[in-house]
Amino acid sequence: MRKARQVTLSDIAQVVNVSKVTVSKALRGHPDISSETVAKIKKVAGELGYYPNFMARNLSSQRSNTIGVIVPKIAHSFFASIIESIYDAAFENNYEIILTVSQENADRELRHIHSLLSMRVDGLMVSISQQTIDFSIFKTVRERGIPLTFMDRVVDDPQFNRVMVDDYGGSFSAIEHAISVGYTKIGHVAGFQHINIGRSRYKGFAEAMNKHNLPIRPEWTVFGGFGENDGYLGFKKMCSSGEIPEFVLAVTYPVALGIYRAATEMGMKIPRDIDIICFGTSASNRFVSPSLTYIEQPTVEIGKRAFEITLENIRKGDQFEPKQIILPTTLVLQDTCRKKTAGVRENIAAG
Amino acid sequence: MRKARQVTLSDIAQVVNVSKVTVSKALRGHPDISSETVAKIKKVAGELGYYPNFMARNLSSQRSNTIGVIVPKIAHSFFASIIESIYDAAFENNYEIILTVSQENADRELRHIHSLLSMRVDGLMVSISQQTIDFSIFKTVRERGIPLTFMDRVVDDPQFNRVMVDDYGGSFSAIEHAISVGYTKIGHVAGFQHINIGRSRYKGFAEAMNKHNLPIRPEWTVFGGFGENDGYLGFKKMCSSGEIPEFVLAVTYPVALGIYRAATEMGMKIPRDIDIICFGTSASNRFVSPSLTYIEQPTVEIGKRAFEITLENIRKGDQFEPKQIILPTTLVLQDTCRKKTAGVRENIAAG
DNA sequence: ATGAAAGCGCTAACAG
DNA sequence: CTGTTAGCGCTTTCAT
Repeated sequence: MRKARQVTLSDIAQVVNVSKVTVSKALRGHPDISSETVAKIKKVAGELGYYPNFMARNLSSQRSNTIGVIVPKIAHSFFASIIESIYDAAFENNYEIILTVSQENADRELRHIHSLLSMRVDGLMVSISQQTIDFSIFKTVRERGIPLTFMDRVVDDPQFNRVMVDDYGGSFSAIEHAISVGYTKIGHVAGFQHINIGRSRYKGFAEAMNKHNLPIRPEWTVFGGFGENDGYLGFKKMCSSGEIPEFVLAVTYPVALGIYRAATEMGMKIPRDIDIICFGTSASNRFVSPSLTYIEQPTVEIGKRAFEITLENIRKGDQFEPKQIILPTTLVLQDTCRKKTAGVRENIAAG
Repeated sequence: MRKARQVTLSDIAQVVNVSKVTVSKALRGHPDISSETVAKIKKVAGELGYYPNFMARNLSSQRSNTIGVIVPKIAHSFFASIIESIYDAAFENNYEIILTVSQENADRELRHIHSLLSMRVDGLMVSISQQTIDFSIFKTVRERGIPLTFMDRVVDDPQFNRVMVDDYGGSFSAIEHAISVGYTKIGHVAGFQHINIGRSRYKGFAEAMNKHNLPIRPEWTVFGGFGENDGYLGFKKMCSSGEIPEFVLAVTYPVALGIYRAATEMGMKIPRDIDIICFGTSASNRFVSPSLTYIEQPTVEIGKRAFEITLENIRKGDQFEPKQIILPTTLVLQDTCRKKTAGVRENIAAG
């Protein structure tokens, strides 16, 4: 099976006996060409199995009709769902998406940015890795005039387009809910503080605690990454301090699963010994036992809005003003944190 | 922020006062150029913020160093995991991946193939959608000499590269396990029979049943898609027949979750009223109650092997002989299907 | 309505 | 070691 030479515009032109310019125009629906000619050309193009060469087309037209996307992970329903939503939006708008995955690794993220710039994508949509500390590349991207939209995990600078969720409010209401249920010994398996979601979620937690005059105990506040293992390690560390809280807020769904694993390993029952709420969910949460009460993040909306903003930015170019969007979150009650259970026995013993 | 003109080879050439060819060679590490010149050029390139233009490079070199990937879904841990594995392999080999998602839709799949061919990808890796019936485009791709590797969901033709798992064996041993545990009333929420995985899994089920002289009851064998809702509908349909089986084999993990949902809705308890095994799993399975005993598919291996084969095919071109790989599956025992529970009470009543 | 000329940014082949 | 010449396949003026 020898790699056949590509069919080009000229091949078609030769057969139809017109110039390649005519063919190019005809195939793109340019109004110049007579419908007869167009029909003839299309017919031949079909017979020959012609595919326009994306590279050549973009090189000469100086645009790619392509948007580059960088996410930290995909085997995680939060991102998977955002990505599906981006693909849907792109498909409708006849845009191509080039998806890259940083695997929470800053080097890899940087390398992907370089590739995408090389490909001359028309725009970039990114959710930064949990390791990313140096944001200078993003400034460079902006200086080059390439539209850039951050999603969820953003760079702290309103000059960029950003689509976020109300992390602060989500945390705050989750903690208030836990308090309303009767908990006072409250901890937080938190995210890195150099990432906005880690920061805002912590802040919501802290301010809700303050408002209700509850102490924020350092042993009950552990900081780390956003994956399952981080939750596992974080909760173990928290427990190693001796006394454990009655309730923890988990910074992500995978972190909550890690806490489940750690708790199970230590012979603790949820919510009997430790109760939980987390950010985000997954398709199987309803069958998880106990299913997690969670702060819902509008993933489809994030992807859709981020795409729209990026597209608008591409189209308007210089005229475009950076946009900030903060989408609301909702607390979805499931099995955990329905009423105070953890710590109840101790209190009885004590009282 | 005006879109700055790109920095090109010529710009660098002008500054360093050499020809653009020299610059091109220097930047690609071609041995021709003196190390002094190389150093000078690299320095200037850095200062100017030069990025090679992928389009131009590929257009002139006639290769893209890019592999196109098409999967039916990504918000599903089976595919998400395969994809991560492909990205890892590609990253190591300095290849770019262009990922597209068909959303189980054949039209969309076809359109993606066209885009990918337009982009002149060096190779293609695909897992077909559950709707795909017309395989002619894949033959076209082959005829054009573009390396193509199917993953998991394949076209029934050994002329293509294919990386599959032992679906037949997986089903067979799952059914034998269920029988060994004591079940005789066995059903299958099966996949479409025009897709290889649906077929092979059904076949393994059927032959295991035959071997043990158990009847395959049509009411207990429902066919459909591979998503959660398909499981939900399939199981409801199965139950509408009146008598229900003691045990079902679910064709995928999402289908099993759909069965959980349907069962819960109908007031049935798992495994007390209906016991289950399924193909595949997810990160949260260990916390699902009861956690599903499942047939493990080596997703990382699928992605890795498929990438390697595609790469080898690209490199060898004509010399390459199509490869078939069937990876083994393992039955992983969890909470479901440990001992006969479903149907037990009836038997007691009857006996 | 059609086409000739020029060029997108780069690499390959060959010459000096 | 360095540079010249050509051309990848397409689109974009600008003539005709």
